[in-house]
Amino acid sequence: MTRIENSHSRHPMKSPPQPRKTPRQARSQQMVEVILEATARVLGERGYAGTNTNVVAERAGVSVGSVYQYFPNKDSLITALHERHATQMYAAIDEVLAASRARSLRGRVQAMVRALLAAHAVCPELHRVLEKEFPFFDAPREESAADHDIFRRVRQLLDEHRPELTPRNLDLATWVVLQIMETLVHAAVIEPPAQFAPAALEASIVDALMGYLCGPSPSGRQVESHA
Amino acid sequence: MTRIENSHSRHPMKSPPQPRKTPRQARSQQMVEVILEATARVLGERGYAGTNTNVVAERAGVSVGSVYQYFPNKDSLITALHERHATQMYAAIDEVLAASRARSLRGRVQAMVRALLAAHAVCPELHRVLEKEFPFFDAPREESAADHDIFRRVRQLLDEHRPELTPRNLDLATWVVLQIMETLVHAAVIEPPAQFAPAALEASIVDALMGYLCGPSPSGRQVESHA
Amino acid sequence: MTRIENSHSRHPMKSPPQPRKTPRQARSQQMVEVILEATARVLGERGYAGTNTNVVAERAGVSVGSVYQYFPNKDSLITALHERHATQMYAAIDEVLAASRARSLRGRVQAMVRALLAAHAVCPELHRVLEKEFPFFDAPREESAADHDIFRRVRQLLDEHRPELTPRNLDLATWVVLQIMETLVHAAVIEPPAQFAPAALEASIVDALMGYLCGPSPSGRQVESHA
Amino acid sequence: MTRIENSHSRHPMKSPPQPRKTPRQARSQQMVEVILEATARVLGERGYAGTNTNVVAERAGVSVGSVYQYFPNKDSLITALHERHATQMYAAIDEVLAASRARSLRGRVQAMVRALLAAHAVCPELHRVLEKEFPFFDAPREESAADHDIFRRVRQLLDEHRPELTPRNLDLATWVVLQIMETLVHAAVIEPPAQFAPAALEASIVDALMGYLCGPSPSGRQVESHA
DNA sequence: GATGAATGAGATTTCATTCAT
DNA sequence: GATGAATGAAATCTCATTCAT
Repeated sequence: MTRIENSHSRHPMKSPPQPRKTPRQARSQQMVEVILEATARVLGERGYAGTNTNVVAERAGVSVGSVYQYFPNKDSLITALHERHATQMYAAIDEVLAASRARSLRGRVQAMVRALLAAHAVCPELHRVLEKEFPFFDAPREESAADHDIFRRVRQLLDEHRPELTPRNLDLATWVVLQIMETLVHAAVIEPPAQFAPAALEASIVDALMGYLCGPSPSGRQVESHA
Repeated sequence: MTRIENSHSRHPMKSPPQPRKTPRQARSQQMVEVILEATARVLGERGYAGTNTNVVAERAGVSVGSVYQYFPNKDSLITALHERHATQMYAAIDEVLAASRARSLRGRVQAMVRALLAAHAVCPELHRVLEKEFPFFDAPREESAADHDIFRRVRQLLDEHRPELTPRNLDLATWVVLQIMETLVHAAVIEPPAQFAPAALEASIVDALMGYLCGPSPSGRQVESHA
Repeated sequence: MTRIENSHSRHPMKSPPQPRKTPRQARSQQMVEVILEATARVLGERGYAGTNTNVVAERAGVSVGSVYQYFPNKDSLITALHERHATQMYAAIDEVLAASRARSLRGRVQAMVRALLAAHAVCPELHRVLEKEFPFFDAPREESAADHDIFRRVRQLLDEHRPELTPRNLDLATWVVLQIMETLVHAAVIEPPAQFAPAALEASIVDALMGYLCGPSPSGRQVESHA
Repeated sequence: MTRIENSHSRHPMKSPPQPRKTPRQARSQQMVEVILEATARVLGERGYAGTNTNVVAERAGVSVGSVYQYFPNKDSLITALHERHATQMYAAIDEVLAASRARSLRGRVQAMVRALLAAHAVCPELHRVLEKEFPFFDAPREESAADHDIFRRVRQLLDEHRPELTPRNLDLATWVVLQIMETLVHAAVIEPPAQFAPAALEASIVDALMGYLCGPSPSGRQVESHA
């Protein structure tokens, strides 16, 4: 996890059972963190096109060489950032859902939306870039571990409330829920139409999700459509 | 003089004594069209990072100079493409909504979703890039005329069906509807989870929209929530 | 003179003895004038590096093609401008020297300096570029007819006052006088050290010229130097 | 860190335990020097218009990137070259004036002129371009530190010989002297009218300067003239 | 003759990546 | 491991010139 792609880590057997945190590991970890933080800032401020490894290194107070010590190339920086973000979001979602096990579906959905809004409010610029300009270039796509975790966790939530739900296909429903939640949260934070109050936006997101999950069922269930 | 604007000139030289005028206009118009078409193809095949003015020019069978005769810089190509896309989508939405005036809200929403899915199915690669990698850098954001047209048109649809709707704030509702529709249509076309049938995806999109628009919505009114 | 390098002028025998000024010739002449005027303005405002034929054409309210109708290439524009300037300066010098035939050498020199200062005061920016950035690139140099005229005229002035002069070699003296006069006039007009009054600058130029022409003679005459 | 400044590092690694420091500095310094030298050669051979960063880099045996590592853009190369030239001229002037303190004004002026002629004789082509084609575009003008040094040094010379001088305003006189000396030296080296012997040219320059400085000057005082 | 759209060689500049120290 | 100077392929953009209308 410290090194992103190709790892060279070889401990020069000094002290046998390192006391606190293995100095080397720790420094590496910290370096990665610093670089990622700088990437986030630069990306947030200048967009993908305006981001380059030299600037990132400078911002991180580190040499370009060091960036390449931990990241094989420029795109891996962004991939790592995305992964980190997804991991954080997963943590937030998991925590909130675990803590609200006793509440209603609406209550839990709302808690989740609120947590995500809060998490994204920190540096909206970055998330805008991260979500909208995520490099499709050559990236294998869709193999983010954290993304899968999120999927599983939300899918589990739906499972726990299956009786209340209109949609029958829970995989599909999870996918729809995640798409809606993600867009609306980002849109609410990033391009918040000035005239809408934050609370109104949050409520709308919850309404949209609940409307889909528990709405009337004229079609949705049967896979066939009626043109 | 014909820079960047794109109007679909259709003067199939019927009447012989044509008012002698458009020859210049037409040439320019056509050049813009050719360049934009090439940009679309290249963008679809190589992504934003892989697209450059030389390739676009080559693809268009035109010299780089000509590209710069009509577009001040690389980004303006993409902006123009985005605008063209929005214009086309507006046309599609407007047509379908006008033609379905007699139908139910669900029927009209479904028609709209179907039209958009069809329009995006043409070259999904391009739309993937266009919607996801759209470069914001420093763009003024949100000043697309066609985007506003779309907003107005959908807002009008909601107006026409106001009695059936749960949301009270129609501006907010229009915004939510557009966000949901856009993401789901794109996601359905671009990263269609293999296991879901197209018809099921379409139905889900309609369900999501209708769920939001006509759902029970116990929160919709009161802006405050019960955390 | 109408066309700078390669002339195509062929009168399509319409009216035999054209009444006033031969319309064609006149139009050409005027075109050349307009283009040269535009070149002067652009050159003055943007310097040599910032000047290009397209801008010149636009400024002249003429098409690029027309520029190339009268000037074989970009540099010829500047050469022509230089020649025009030299011609004007020759005219000014000649007039003033002819009119002051009765006066003292100092009087005539002063009249000449004053005339040149006045002529250059019109658009100093242009002259700065014209004199300082004159394209040496490939220009044959030193074959300006007007420059030779000026040389001859000043040489004649010195001839007329030979008895009063310290320098023996009048060709050399003419060369020195022209160099000094040119630099100081330009410097006075272009980079006038704010603290010096125009009149003081004029006086200094005259003093410098007269000092050289009528100064003491410890060396100047004998070509050998005493290191 | 070593960008553009040029100081003539002469640490011929004598002492072994060198304070370990300059290695980097020295490399940079040397690179700047190499690039500037190449620029000078190219400029001298091909003129401003014919000079481009690729050629400069190639000539310097360095990559274009390296040129841009030390110079922000093409023009800065020329500006730096100009500055270097001015610095060298200042050094030459200062040395000669210091060494001739005991001599007469004429002797010192002559020494100065001779030194400048010698300095410019090295590569006249370069100086031609440097002085005549120096790009002003938008340059702040007149802010060369070395130019100011030269002014001060010559002004001091005049101060030291004040009693012998005709001009009263020594700032103005310094300005005039520098203008005359500069033009004539350049002209003598660059466009030396074939018929004039170098010695005659040198003598004429000295005569011109001395004529101005010690001439009779019936006007010098009264600013108003008698047109 | 006049026009100006089109051309494309070439100039400027950037930036991911390497590698000697 | 860390550094950052050096690299140079490649991208963006300019502009003198041509030529069909």
